[in-house]
Amino acid sequence: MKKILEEKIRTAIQELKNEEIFPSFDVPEIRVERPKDEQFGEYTTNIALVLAKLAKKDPMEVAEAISQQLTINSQQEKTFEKIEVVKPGHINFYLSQETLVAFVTEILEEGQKFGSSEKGRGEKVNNEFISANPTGPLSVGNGRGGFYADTLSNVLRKSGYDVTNEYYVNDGGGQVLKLGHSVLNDSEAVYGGEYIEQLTANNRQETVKETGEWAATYIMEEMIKKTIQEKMKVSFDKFISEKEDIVEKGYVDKAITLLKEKNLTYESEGALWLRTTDFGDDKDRVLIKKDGARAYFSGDCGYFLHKMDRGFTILILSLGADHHGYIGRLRAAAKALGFQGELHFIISQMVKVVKDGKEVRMSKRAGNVVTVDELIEKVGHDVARFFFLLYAPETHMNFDLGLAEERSQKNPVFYVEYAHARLCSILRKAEEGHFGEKNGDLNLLVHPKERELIRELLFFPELIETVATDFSVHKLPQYAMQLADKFHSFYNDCKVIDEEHRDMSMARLELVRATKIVLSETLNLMGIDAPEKM
RNA sequence: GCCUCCGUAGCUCAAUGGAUAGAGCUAUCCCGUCCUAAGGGAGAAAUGACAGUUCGAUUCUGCCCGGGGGCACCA
Repeated sequence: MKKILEEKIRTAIQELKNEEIFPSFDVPEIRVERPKDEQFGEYTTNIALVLAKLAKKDPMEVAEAISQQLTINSQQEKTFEKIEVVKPGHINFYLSQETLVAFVTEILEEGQKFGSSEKGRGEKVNNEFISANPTGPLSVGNGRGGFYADTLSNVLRKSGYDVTNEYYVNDGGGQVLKLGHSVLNDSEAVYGGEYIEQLTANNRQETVKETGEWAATYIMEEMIKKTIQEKMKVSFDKFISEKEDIVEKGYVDKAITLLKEKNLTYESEGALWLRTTDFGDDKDRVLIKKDGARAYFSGDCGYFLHKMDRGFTILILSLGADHHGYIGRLRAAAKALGFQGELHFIISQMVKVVKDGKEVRMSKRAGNVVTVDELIEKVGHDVARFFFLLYAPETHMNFDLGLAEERSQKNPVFYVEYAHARLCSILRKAEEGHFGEKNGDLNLLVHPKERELIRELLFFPELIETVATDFSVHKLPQYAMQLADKFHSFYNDCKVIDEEHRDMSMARLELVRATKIVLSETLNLMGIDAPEKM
């Protein structure tokens, strides 16, 4: 709808230009959006304000001209109830009953596919996230990034992208040795905590390296993967091992050779450097250390090559804010290696965990870390997920662990889930009362609350489009709350099942079905349960 | 010191340069013969400070103030 409108406006402006009402200039980007207040209709545009500036005319005059042209152009259709020009120069569109009702029909016909699109055209997306080192349990910070990225993948898939969820296991470097030392509890131990003690107790390896590798495997398989699959309910398509898939398969060597061939490296102080500054990084980076060992960064280069070899044209990387400084070198590496596609970073700011009025420092090294498991055990999967999805990644979250449990009963997720349970309950009742035998007449849906609910439903495809474009996953739970709100309000004012008014009941049941489709799909995308009963 | 993110209601957070800055929690008030009151409705409450750009700034720029996170031949 939004796109159709934008096209209509473009045409109208073009026609006005031809009639020389406007002087000749390039038509700027036309943006149709959802007004902040319902009284302003379903859609609004500020194009007249923008044009007025360029044409040096009164915005209201411009708005009127466009509005009239639009009215003339759409006389034959019944798309709009009215097109209105308001104050500074906003043009507001009010959809007709026919249009709204047509959307409900569309939802009912398309079912769970409503909102899907071919936007991505099957383009291959590699979404890499979490990728925490196999040296300890996942922290709440990993949880935040993980839920967010996982949900993004769901939305991208719905939008026609071919998405691979990937976890990069850093099992090839020095941290495995550090882990070994820690388990052996020698003078070079760095990691601590209960899990390390348990590993120490069960260790049968002898050398540091063997111990480290054994421990890393154990942590990855028994701790991290279980947390991801069972607790977080995130599914990865691939776990890429730095050691086995990148180093041992020769990708690091290949990357270094390629970079050397491109003349992007140099030797200095006994080390091999990559000129990342040529690609916007603030300093050059070491590929091979003076002791001859490859630097961690060279693994990243090999990994990029690996992703490129597999044909991904869109790479998404989720990082915690503590890795913010890596973006420069990663971008540089991708460019240096000749990656031509899109490279996106999602940086989630730290989650500050407060417990008993004091901040809990999140440090894996100290072992004093609030884990995802701990959090999910306390508040439940759905609450944890919803809570993390609700906020934009750049916000510095405050999470009060003490309040989390109390708060869980009042969490907005229950508000949304309850709406779904109510929808199901109505449908169950309808079956008992035999209301489902024929289709309801949607034209009966003229109550303001019905209209508001339909209005909310029709924004869903645009929401998906927006999220798939700018990765603003947090708009999903915001939308879910909004939709639940509209439904609860409708429920309160409009009795659905009413023996006295069977026609009305059947019409409203159609709306209930449509709402259920959209709400459950929204919850699905977020990975949150849509309960039939509560 | 340099880079980066954030300062919005009592609390946790929204708002591609536009209309009266929105929610949830908390506090106050109202709604129970009726499809689940885990609900609905009403009111109260906020853009850190100062300049600048603009017809218009929470949003862009600059400078302060306050807080988080980075600045390794560690991973």
